[in-house]
Amino acid sequence: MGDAVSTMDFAEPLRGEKHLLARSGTAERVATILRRQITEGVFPPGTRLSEPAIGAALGVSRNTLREAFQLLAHERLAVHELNRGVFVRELTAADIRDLYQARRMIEGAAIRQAAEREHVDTSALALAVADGRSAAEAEQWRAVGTASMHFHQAVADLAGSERISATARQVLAETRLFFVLAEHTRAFFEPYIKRHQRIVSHLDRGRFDLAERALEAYLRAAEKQLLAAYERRAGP
Amino acid sequence: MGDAVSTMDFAEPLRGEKHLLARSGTAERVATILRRQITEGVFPPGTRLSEPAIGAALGVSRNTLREAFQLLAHERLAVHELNRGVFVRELTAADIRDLYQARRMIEGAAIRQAAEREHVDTSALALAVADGRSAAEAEQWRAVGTASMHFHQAVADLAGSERISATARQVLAETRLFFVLAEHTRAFFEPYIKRHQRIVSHLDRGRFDLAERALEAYLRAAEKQLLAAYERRAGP
DNA sequence: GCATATTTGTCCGTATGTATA
DNA sequence: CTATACATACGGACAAATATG
Repeated sequence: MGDAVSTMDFAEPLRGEKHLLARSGTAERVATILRRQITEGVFPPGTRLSEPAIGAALGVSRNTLREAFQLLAHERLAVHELNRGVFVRELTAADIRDLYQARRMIEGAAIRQAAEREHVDTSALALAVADGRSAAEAEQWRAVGTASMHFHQAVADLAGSERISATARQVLAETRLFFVLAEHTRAFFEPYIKRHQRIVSHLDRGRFDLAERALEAYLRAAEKQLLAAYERRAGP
Repeated sequence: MGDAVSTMDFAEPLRGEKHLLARSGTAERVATILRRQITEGVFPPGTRLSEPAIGAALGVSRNTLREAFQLLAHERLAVHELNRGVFVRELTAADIRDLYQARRMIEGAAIRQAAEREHVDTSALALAVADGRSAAEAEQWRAVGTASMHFHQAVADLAGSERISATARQVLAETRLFFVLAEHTRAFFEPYIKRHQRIVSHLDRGRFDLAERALEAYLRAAEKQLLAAYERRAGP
């Protein structure tokens, strides 16, 4: 299991850190690497993230590594068990339901909040949709998933609240844990892109009620599909 | 600045104690102490939490201390500036507005969620109200504030979502930063207790619409009052 | 069930880079 | 500009907890 670690690649451009959480450079960089390994399924759920092994593979000290682990634990991508170590989060069906309920509440509330303003900027939404579409053309399914995350982040951002955006970021990061379950096929992703477009179009026409309803239906469908995939994998 | 640290009191020994239920490590215990110092105003906003000073005062190493700082930073009670250190969060009027908007969205959504269930358990709410009332009798204003936090946490818990509860916990912890601004008088707290009661009574009667409206009005009033106190303190 | 090896939790010393008086 | 203080990061150490044979 150590060889998975050794294939890590350090030259990773860190994504745009907009939020004020200026973290210590190395720990954050290590966390970014591990985050990716986790969401790509290199470290499957339940895997222990060993301090000696990963520390050696990445060439960082245990102190720094532990800081990185703490970041992942806060994002709920990992769980910390005292005197036992840090493990990649294991997901349950209840987690899926809870996650999607939280998303319906947050994103729904964001749209309702947006409805109370006169002008709403949907450019971030449109950008995410465009990204998703071109990624689908290129059959880059992982990029499609990322674009979808950006779409939902943009929805939450409509609330205009830094804290709601931060919460959404947290919940969406957790959603990435389920990407391993997703079938990476056109048939799987195509419907979602269409639903994205429809929501944006509702918003552009000022029909926030329709947008909210479409979003809720969308999230319920996604939850159902993910639960099915989960049952299929985990077995009865 | 340093003398504030020296006044810390060690109600519980940090080391050498083997609690069976001590699920948390030293870092968490340190964070608990600092959290209290911050919310009680011992460390005013903007204060730098110096690693050497606090580490020496509490008798923990910098490694452990840094982990504790990270916890506080994640709770937004402190901010971490790269290569500069950790500071007690400084609040702006915009922060107050953002915080209360987030609370309106989250707690409002929680009530709406509760409305979709047939039976809603309001015992936690009632308990918090009772606690607040008896604390007010005893003129323990800080305890009144704590009871109020419990009340709002219980409201968020109505959503029945672990993640929404966690988000609320985070936001409410941040709200404690404003406790320093509150006038610790009966006139200040009494109206809130009455509002709490009214919300519970709406919920018990199944009038979720009224409860949600009352909650929103409550939060807007609190925001307004806090903004006024902030302006008074910070000056123009 | 026990002895051993591994791993975590915590502390210390130190070198380097960064910010500030 | 220099000096100082501090944060960042590393490596080593040891006890306690856990896992292994």
